[in-house]
Amino acid sequence: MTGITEKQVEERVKAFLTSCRQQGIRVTHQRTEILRALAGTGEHPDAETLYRRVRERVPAISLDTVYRTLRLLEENGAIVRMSVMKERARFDANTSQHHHFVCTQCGLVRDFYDEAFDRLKASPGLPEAGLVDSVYVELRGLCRSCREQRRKERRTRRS
Amino acid sequence: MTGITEKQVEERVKAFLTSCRQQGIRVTHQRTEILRALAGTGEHPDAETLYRRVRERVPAISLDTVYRTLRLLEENGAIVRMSVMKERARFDANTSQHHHFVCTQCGLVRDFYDEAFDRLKASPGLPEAGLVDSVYVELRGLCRSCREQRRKERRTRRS
DNA sequence: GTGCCTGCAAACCCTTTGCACTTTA
DNA sequence: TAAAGTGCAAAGGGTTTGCAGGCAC
Repeated sequence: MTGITEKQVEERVKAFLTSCRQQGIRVTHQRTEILRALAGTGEHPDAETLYRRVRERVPAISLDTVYRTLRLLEENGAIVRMSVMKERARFDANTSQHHHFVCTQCGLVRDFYDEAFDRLKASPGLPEAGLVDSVYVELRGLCRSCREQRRKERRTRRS
Repeated sequence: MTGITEKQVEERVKAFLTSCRQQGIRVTHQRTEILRALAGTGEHPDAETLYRRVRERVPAISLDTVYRTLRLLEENGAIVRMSVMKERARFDANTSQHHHFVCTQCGLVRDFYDEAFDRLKASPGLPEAGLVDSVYVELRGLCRSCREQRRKERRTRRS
């Protein structure tokens, strides 16, 4: 159902363990099992769900270890967090169909309209998971001022 | 800068007030000002930011009224919340470029790949807000099981 | 005047943190 | 064995809620 084979899971786990050892991060039973649980599912679980699942294999694990490990894995690039907007809720009075440019540095959000994007209803890569009602496109990058700032920093560091 | 005129703001405010009265929801100073503050900006603020801004006009307003009003406005369709994923953080061990189908009912998320989507770097509708690094497409709709359930409900209600 | 709405404060939930103990390397 | 990682419990930060008084209708 998820399309992930046992072998792929083990590959991901092994890759992470290798990258840990390279960075001097210790490999623990807990970390291995948390990654294994996440790599083995396609359902994008939250910390609590993972916790319950990992506890079957590591009964003494605590929820905060799951949180800590998820952060570690994220910082290591071994996993990704869904939605760039990890902060508090943000609101938009523009209720018409539109898309966003999001600055990954400062969180700036800019609305834009694009009828071609609106029409992207179907995708050959999408298995028939359900009926698509709407399309939301998020273009991610650096806004002008963050780009400018980064340029300055590079210049400073170089000198 | 935001491209929203004073007139458009007042139109949105008026439309909301009308819809409130139609539904028997009371129009208060606080609600009007919160909507006006949100409708007048393109920066997708959070509750706290709106609170600070509205307090300039309504000094005695409280933060919880802002939260309550935002929920009311959202339920009324007068505003939208950024990111469908309003719940807790969810993680994905799939770090390669991919997109999501998201069920707006149950929150199911299904990965899919689409190289055409990956390449949607530019949009004629996007003002030069910044440089785009990556594209994320979210197809929103009802997953199969939610669609099935809704069909059943309709059948029941009709009989 | 009636009932919804507000402000206040306390509760709530998810997530993070401080500390002493355990484990990895 | 030294340092990093864990479990526990308590704190944090954003958001929600119960209640008494206030305001729209």
